[in-house]
Amino acid sequence: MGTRSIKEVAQLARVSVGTVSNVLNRPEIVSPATRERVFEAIRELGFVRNEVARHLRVGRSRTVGLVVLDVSNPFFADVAQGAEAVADEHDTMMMLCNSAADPERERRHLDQLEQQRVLGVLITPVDAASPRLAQLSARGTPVVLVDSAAAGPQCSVAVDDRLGGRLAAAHLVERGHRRIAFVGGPLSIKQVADRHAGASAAVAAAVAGEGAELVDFEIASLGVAAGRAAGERLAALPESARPTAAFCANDLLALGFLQAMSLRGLRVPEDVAIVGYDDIDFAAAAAVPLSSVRQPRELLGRTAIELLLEEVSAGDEHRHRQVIFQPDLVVRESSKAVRRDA
Amino acid sequence: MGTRSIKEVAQLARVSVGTVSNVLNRPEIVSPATRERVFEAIRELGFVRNEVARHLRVGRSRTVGLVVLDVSNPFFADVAQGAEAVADEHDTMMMLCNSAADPERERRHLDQLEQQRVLGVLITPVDAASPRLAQLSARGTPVVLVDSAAAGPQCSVAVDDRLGGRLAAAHLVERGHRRIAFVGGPLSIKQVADRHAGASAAVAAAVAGEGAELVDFEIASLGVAAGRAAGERLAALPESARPTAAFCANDLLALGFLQAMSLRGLRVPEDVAIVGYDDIDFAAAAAVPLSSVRQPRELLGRTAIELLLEEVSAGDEHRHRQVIFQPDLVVRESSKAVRRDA
DNA sequence: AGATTCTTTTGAATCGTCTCAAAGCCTGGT
DNA sequence: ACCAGGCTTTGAGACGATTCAAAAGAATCT
Repeated sequence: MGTRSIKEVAQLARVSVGTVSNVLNRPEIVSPATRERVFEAIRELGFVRNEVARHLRVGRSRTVGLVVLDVSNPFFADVAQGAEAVADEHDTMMMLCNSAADPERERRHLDQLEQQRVLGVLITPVDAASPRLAQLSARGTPVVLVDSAAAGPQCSVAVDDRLGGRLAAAHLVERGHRRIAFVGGPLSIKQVADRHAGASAAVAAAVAGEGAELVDFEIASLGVAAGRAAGERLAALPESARPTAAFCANDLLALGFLQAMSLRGLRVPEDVAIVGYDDIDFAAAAAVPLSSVRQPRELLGRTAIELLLEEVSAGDEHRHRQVIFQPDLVVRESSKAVRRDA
Repeated sequence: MGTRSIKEVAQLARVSVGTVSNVLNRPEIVSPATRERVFEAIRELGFVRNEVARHLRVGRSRTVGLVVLDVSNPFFADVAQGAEAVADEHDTMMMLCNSAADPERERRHLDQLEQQRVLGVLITPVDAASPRLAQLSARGTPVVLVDSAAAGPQCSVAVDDRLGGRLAAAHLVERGHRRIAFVGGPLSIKQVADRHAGASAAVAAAVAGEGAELVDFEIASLGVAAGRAAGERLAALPESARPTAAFCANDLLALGFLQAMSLRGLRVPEDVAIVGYDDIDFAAAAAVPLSSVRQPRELLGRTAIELLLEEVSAGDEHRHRQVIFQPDLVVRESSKAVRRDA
C-alpha cells in the first residue's frame, strides 16, 4: 500500500510533524525555505492527506448525506444536482442515498450517516414525522427536510403541494372534466397526500358547476410501471364510468399512464386528459407532451443545502426556517382539449 | 453535542473500553450479563459508534465512490441503482459523484475520495487513459472502470460500443437510408468515439449498395439541449443535402433531436428516422417511441462493484478482469419506415 | 553584549476505536 | 490446599493528523 503518513513526510523533509501539518493548513506561517522542502517531500512520496484522521481530530466532517425516495426519478436527480453545486463551492462532498421509499432502507442509511458523523443530512423522508429524524437532529446531526415541510423544529424546503394539486385539478375542471382520476400512492407519503388533498379541494369547490368528482386510483409505488398499471385499470372501465381525465402524482406515473392509454387505443387528450407533476424534462418530450405542475427542482436542492450549511456554521443562534416555494402549472397537449360535458 | 464515546459507555456500564468494543464487534466472547449491562448503557446514553475513528484504526473504509459523467442521465441513475443494491448487501455506502464530463471536477472528486480512503472507486471516466486513474490505483485505491474498457491493468465493465454503433447504423442502412447523421460528442469520450467508429464501419461496409455516408454532427455535450440544437442544424439543411436518418450517441440527444424535428415540422420516421442509445425508460415513452441500442444498465453497476469488492478482498492474488457485455438493438417507431431511395 | 521582540519550529497531548498480550477469575482434578 | 486450563476482562499502545504551549532562532534596539 503506497499510503504514506505525515510522519514520513516530516522525516524526509527533516522537520517535525507539526511543521508538515502547518504547511498543509497554514502555509503562510512557515518559512518559504521549509515550506518548499516539505512540498518537495510530499511530491516525492506521493503523500495524500488522510481526511479520516483529520476529521477525527477536528471533529467535523466535510460530507453531507442526501437521502431521496427514488434516485432514478429525474426530479430527484435535479434536486441532487442543485445541492451538489452548492456543496461543491464549499468543498463538501455529498453522499447520495436511495431509500426507495422503504422505511427500513431509510433507517439503515440514516444509521450509517450518523455513524460517519456527517456534517448533516438532507432528506426527503418516507415519513416526515418519523422519530428517527427527531432523534438524529437531537443528537447533533442537523437535518433539513427536502420537498417536505417540517413538522417539528427543523429546517425544511418544500413546495406547496396542496396548491399544486389544486392547480392541476382546477385546470381539468375548467376544461370541462367532471370525473377526474387521481393516480398516486401510497398516501402515507406526504407529497402524495397533499397533492391529493389539493385536488380534492379544487374538485369540491367546483361543485358550483355541480357534481364533479375525484376518483382515486391508489397505487403502491411511484414509477412508470405503476402508472401503466393504473392506466390499464382505468381503460378497462366501461366508458360511462370512466374518468375523462387523470391527475398523476408525478410525471413518471403520468408517462406510464400515457403509455397505457395509447396501448389501449384511447386518445389523449380527447378521450382522457392527463396532468402530471414535477415537469421533468421528459414530460415535454412525451408521446403527447404532458401538462405538468412545475417545481423549482435545482432551487429546492440549493436552498436545502444552504440552510444546512447555515445551521452548521451558525451553531446556537441558528433559527430553523421553513421555506416554501410555489409550483405552477404548465399546460401542454395532454390536457388541451375542452370537454363539452359527458 | 449529544455524541458520547465508548469510554462513557464503559464508565456507565462499569467495564473497560475494551469490553465495550468487544460487545460491539464480537458479542459472543462477552459474558451475557456484561453484554446486557453494556447494551443497557448504550441505550441509555444514545451512543452511536464513531465510524471515523473505527476506520482510522482499522485502516479500511466501508464506502465506495461512484463517479459518473452525468447524474441526471437516467442511464447512470440505473447503473448507480444496480451498484447500490450490491453495496447494500455488503453494508457498504456509496458516494455518488458527478463529474459532468469535466476533467477538473473529476479530478477534484478523485482527490476527495482518495483523501477519504474509500474502499475503492467506480468511475466512468472522462478520459480512461488519464494518468490520475493509474496513479490512484497505483497508490492503493482499487479502481474499476464502468462503461469503459480498461486500457491499463485494472478491472473494467463495459458494453461493446462499436458493436452498438454498428447495429444502429446497419439497421438504418438496411432500412434504405444512405445519408446518415451521427449526433454526438465530444469524441474525446470513449463511448462516443466507439459508437461513432462502429457506425462508421457499418456504413462503410454497406458500400456494396454503393455510396452510403455518415455525416457528423459533432456537439459539445450530451444532454437534451444539445440534441435539440443538432436537430435544428440538420433541419436547416436543404432537403437534398439533409440526412434521412440520425443515430444519436445517447437517448437524451435523441429525445432533444426528436423535439427539434417536430418543432420544424419534419416527420419521424418518414422524413428523418432516429435511433438513440441506452434505451432508457423514457425512450419508449417518447413522442415517437425511439429505437435505441439497449445496454444492461443495472447489470453494469452490479458487476462493477462486484469486481471491486472482489479485488478488495482478494488482495494480492487478484487478477484484473475486463468484462464486456453485448448491446442489442430495440426497434420502435422512430426508425420503422423503409426508405425507397432518395 | 544583553535585553527584548518577533518569527519558526518543536513535540507531546488529543480525538474515538480496535487489538492483543497479560492478568483475573473459575472450575474441577488431585 | 494447589494447579492446570478455560473463560472474561483489562489496559496500554496504535492509527494519522491537528493543536498549542513552549523552546529555539533571528532580528532589533540600547
